[in-house]
Amino acid sequence: MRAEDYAHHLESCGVRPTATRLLVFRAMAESRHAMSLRELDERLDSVDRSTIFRTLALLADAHLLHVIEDGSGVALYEVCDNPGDCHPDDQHIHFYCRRCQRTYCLRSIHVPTPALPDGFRTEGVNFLVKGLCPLCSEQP
Amino acid sequence: MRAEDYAHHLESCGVRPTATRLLVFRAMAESRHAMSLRELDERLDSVDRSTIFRTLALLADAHLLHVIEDGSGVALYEVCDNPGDCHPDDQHIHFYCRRCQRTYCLRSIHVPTPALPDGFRTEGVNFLVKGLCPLCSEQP
DNA sequence: GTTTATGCAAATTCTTTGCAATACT
DNA sequence: AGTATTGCAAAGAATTTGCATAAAC
Repeated sequence: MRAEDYAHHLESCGVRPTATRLLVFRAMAESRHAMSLRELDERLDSVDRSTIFRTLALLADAHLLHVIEDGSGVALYEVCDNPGDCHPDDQHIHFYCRRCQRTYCLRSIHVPTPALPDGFRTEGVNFLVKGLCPLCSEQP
Repeated sequence: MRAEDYAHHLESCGVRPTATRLLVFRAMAESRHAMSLRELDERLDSVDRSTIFRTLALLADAHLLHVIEDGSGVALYEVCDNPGDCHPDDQHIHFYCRRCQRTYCLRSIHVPTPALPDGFRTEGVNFLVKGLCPLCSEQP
């Protein structure tokens, strides 16, 4: 995606594309993995952490990002593949390795959509598998 | 389950059944929903919060409890239906209502077990669905 | 000029640990 | 005695908010 396209992308979801927001969203979009607030803050020297925090909340509300939890207690953020239309089916599973504490995006495995009892309305899903990753399960 | 049975239950998983641990486990077992550390602490006046914290970690390690995350940032604990043998298939889905911020245990819906790429070893799963619960989706 | 965003600093909340005292074997 | 457990207090880490300044419209 080209630089100016990011601006249109945000606008199409009702978010004003300020310079700061474009920086944040671009960093997210160009990252190949889900990022925490801390990680994003370390990468973006020019933006304050609280601003990044508020920006992430805003982008998540606008369905441009979704939030995942890897079991370590910190929230991770990731750009939606289908922004504004974030079906459970479009989301993939995440794997958290308890040894190296890395979170893997298993993009090839989609989250199944369970049928819920009457009255429950699904807006998002978070499917996390925990265990040992290939690298760590080799080691003793 | 009768009182003395709790003791045997802990022992069978290699946990010494102290008075404190029985109090904690019993409170968990008798609760109909998953509880946070804070909630447990408020209910158990006689036990210090740090002790509860360590006890929960111990019980979780012994596969007597499992930890779930509801997206609110705090960990919830819940007794395993099949202690010591907590297969993904045995676990159910949780539903977090963004309006009333309650976490529902949907015990009737089991977590599907996805086939992971080679090398990944599954030890646990956490499948959370977010949205609006029946009570909150009625209100405007 | 009014509204919206941002930076800075600090408050809040939850988790986690050190250490001394207690209980258990 | 010696190990394991608990309470108290405090440290650590992450999230969240208040408010003044700066930017956008």
